[in-house]
Amino acid sequence: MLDHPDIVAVMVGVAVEGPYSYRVPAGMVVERGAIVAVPLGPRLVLGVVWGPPKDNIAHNRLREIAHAYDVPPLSGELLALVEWVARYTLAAPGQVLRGVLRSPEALDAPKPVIAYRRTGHEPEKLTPARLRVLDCLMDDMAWPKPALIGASGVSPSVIEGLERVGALEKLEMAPPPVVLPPDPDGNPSVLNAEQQAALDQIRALDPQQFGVALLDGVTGGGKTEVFFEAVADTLRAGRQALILLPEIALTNTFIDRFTRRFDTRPAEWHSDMTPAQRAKVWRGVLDGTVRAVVGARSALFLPFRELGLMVLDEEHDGAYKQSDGFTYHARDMAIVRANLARARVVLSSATPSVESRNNANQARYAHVRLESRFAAAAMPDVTAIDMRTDGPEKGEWIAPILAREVFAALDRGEQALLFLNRRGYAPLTLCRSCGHQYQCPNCSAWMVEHRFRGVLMCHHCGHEMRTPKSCSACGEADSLVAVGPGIERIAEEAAARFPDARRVLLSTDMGSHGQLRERFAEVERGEYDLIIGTQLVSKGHHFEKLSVVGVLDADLGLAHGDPRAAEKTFQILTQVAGRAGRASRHGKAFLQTYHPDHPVMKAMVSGDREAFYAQELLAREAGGMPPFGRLAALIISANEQAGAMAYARTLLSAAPMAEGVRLFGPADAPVSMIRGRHRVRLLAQSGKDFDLSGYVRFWLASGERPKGDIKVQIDIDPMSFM
DNA sequence: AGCACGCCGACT
DNA sequence: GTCGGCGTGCTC
Repeated sequence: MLDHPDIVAVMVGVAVEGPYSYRVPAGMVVERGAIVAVPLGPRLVLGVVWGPPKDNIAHNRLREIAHAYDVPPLSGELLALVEWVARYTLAAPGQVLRGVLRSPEALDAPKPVIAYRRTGHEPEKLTPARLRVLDCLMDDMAWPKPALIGASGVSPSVIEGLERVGALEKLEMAPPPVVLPPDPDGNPSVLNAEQQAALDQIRALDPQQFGVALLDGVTGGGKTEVFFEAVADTLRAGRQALILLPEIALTNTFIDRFTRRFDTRPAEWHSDMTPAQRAKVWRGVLDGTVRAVVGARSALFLPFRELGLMVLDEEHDGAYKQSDGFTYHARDMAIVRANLARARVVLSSATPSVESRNNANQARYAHVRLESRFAAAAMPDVTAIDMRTDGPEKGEWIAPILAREVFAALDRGEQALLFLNRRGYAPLTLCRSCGHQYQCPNCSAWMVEHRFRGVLMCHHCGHEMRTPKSCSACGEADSLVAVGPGIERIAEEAAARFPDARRVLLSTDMGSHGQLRERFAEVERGEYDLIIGTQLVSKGHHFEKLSVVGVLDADLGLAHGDPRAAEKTFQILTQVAGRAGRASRHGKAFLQTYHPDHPVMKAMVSGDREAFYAQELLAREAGGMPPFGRLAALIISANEQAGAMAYARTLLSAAPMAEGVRLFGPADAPVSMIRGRHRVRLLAQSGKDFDLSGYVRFWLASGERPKGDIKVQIDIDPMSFM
């Protein structure tokens, strides 16, 4: 009876609060983790057998499991992860499970490959096309149909004709694995002494136990080579490895490096894969034929059964915290998964998050440092340009000091980069005549001019309008002025100042994924002298000839009253400055700032990152901010501001008393309206050892449920206060 | 997530 | 008098 229970709990891939009970039909055997199809209301849904039934539902309401798929069961570790993530993020476990069952196609038997072989029978009619096909098959080997068509240059009907007359025999072959197993001994890099020491430190973690290493080393210090060897160790030990990257860093360059090291391409997992590719990788991960995956955030939920190592490259990157139906931080959840799977984690970054640095300081993580730059290049010299005294002429954005340095670099035949983390031409457009300012009708945000495309655009909801010729408020012609710079305006100024330089503008809205990829390849080949770009250029690219970097507005991002503003600014400035002087060149970086005395700027100029982390940790501790405290944001949205505010007040008054919890708000969220929805924010803050998720769950359950158009969105560990 | 049920405005 | 708008709630 225990071995073959006739009723089991099944978690369905639907946003319900817990598993439902189903009858196991006679003759079906299912175990915990088995993937099944069950009837739910009028339709069939995917689900996973969770264990013995939890509730005691009336026998006559039970329905039968419709189908058990012929695939290995999900690991207990993955089921536990689903429950943990659901608990922590306040998502329904069924919704988190949906993130696991991402590829329903993967559950069906893989399609066999149709192949053909000669039978020996010669056809009576031998046309030239038939002859070409038979020539290909002279060796009596079976050829897959597409390969045969390609090699002989005939249409499928010729092959089918040959089959009909008995000259060819059709075979169904098992499909080839989606990727070949990576070879841990393929082409190991020769590690320098420091890299070897770093690897030894990672190897000192017990591979059979949970453990985290923070691989903390400057850009270009050779972190990738080190964690590749940790991946190789994992593969040799017969366990699977996952390398997570921020989506934008998932470039061909990285895939190529993996391919070179392991003699075969890695399995990939990211948003622009076809369902068929997805299915092959998902299935391979589950049945163990795929041993290593390089993927974006959501790869965290792939059905590994033998996970031994996770690497998070650029672990500080904000892109790891996003919503895929529910909001989670992939770095934090990776650590949870590793703990459940008794696996190791390598967090890699040149600018670790304050959280990870704190964990390393507290010896919860092994702190593995790579101080010197690979190939003897040093971190660039960083200079702050005080915009109050050394700023550019009115109407210009490039300070004279920076312009001189760019000229000098171009003269030496090197590359220069002008960086501004703001898309478009100008962030604000107003009428000189009546003062009208163009604002998005749906959001509390200015319309940003994109001169290249001839539109004004809202960066929050995507609302667009043609850039008007005359003011839409007072009708005055040619009265609109652009206020402030966006990257397109910098490109315009650069064209005027450096007319002979081969220039390229890199911004997400300047082309498709593929076009941008091509631009980056051209830059790497040295086809441009002057690169003008947004955040896009700060990640994962190696520009060998780049020696001068200018950050046009280093203060951007400091203003928002965001608890992570200083950290984020420090990280992006370090990443951008680190683009300079990667090979043997000595690089220079210039920060245009109105606050040269700000701790972030001082840390950048002195190159003393330790001072920055020390100071930031002190400030966080003083404010009870993460990692010394916990935060949860409740964003209440409604069509009317008053409705959102009224509900927020009701909710606040229903908040249970708890020692050590402080509540703030309600207040308008920093972007108080997005897509026509007004947003109000409540904030809960607690000590770090308090179950804040549990508190918020209890709070919401005891409060009045939101009615009508009111929505409550929970963000545990918010990364920004948007 | 779907899909049905149910209670208020413009039509043959 | 009905068709249908999508708000609310349920699915073992």
